[in-house]
Amino acid sequence: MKQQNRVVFELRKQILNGEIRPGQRLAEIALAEKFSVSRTPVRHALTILEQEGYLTREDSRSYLVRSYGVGDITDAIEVRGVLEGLAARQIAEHGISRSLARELNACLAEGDRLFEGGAFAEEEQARYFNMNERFHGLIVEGSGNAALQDALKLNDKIPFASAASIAFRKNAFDDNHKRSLFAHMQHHHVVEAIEAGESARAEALMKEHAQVGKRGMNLFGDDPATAEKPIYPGMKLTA
Amino acid sequence: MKQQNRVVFELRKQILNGEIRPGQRLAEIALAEKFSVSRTPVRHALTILEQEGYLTREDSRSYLVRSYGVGDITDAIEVRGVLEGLAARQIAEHGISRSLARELNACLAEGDRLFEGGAFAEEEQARYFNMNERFHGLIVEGSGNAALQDALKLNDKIPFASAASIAFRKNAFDDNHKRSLFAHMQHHHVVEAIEAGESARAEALMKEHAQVGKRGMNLFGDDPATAEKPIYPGMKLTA
DNA sequence: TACAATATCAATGTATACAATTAAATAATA
DNA sequence: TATTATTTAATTGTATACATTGATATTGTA
Repeated sequence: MKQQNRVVFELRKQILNGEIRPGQRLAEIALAEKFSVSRTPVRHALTILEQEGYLTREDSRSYLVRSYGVGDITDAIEVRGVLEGLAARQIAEHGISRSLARELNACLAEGDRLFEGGAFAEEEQARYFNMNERFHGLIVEGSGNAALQDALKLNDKIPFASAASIAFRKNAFDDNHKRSLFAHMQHHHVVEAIEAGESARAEALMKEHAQVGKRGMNLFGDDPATAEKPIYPGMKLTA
Repeated sequence: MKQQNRVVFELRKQILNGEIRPGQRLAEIALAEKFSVSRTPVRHALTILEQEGYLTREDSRSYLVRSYGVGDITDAIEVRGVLEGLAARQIAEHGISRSLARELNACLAEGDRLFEGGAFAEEEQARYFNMNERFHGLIVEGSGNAALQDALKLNDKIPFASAASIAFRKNAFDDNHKRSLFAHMQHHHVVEAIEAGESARAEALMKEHAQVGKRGMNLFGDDPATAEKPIYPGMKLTA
């Protein structure tokens, strides 16, 4: 793999892990030594991560790791909601294609099969995870709205806000199954509305569907102190 | 100014102007010679413009200028609509601050004064343009939603989709005045809803407000053939 | 001591040489 | 002639030297 891509991935990972802390200053030379590359691929990585929103530059000199609070994540989920809602609406408005309908229903059928049994084993979780990602991808791409896709791609860069990272948390084991089932039922209703051409309903349902992401992380914990506590990407959200 | 910034601006301008055509391939060396700089700032500019959505790379080698159709622009306006709608809703939900209320009402008052007279002269158009930009900026920043701001910043990069470029078209002179007045009244209603804490209404009004952007460009022309004709950024939209 | 000017240092910006990769063109064979 | 190998050219990826700029430290003076 090209060095510059490796540095981008590695840096992004370390920021998400919290190995590199929010507010920390990133200097080219130090990073170059750290990754055993020249400054060139490092510079490339820094410009990209700035565009992606991971980094900011105060004084147009030296990059800083941007810090997220809990509010930033719920905000990102709201953004995801309105965007995916728009996607669902536009599909309904333009009329769903036969192939898209087929693929969406395939997702629903696979989910139905998964939920025939009881609680999820490891492998079933993975299957559901993939199906969920495919479902959301189909909606977003199916809208044919490039600006929407760009905006969501950017939003997904924000930790914990993507549909993927929402599907499951490591903890809250059995709760995951109930929540997934509920989310899957929402999928059914969304497709139903889209196929019926009920665009406003499709938008509202899809918008609401994003809210399960908030429940996915324990942001509604009993301790109100955690509500505004700054979090580091990668830090355990469930106490 | 730093070379790399100059190249970014210049390239973006030329793409918008249509001097550089959609689909065209951009090679580093050629651009470096064109702008009389080395490949380094050119590479920097290319990575940024790719992130901004101006360029794509098919084979992970060589950049292509992305082409927009009319549909892409109306889609971007829809995106702007749901995002600014969300911003208005969140301000209403969190409760508007006194300072934000003051600044928004200042915009409204300035608009009121402008519309006391008749049609706009050159200077009044500029004043309205600035006020409109300020108004939208206040809503978006006032939401305090960083993800939303990021998404909109990206969306604004798309030609003709930003609030600024929507305010006026060079042609359709007197029509501009009527449309601006209508838009200004919408501003009033949005602020009214926000101050009343009517979040759902604020969202709906702000979302609808974006639709004036579609009317701003003659996309609803009588000629249906233009509806799907590919356009080049910078090409005259009003026949 | 306090302040200002200068000098030193460190970091980023730029240019360029070299390496690696991919596309193109030519040659060779069936 | 068509198709495959091989070579050539062109383009991007990487490293590094040099230039420039902003920050820090030091020195000189009031």
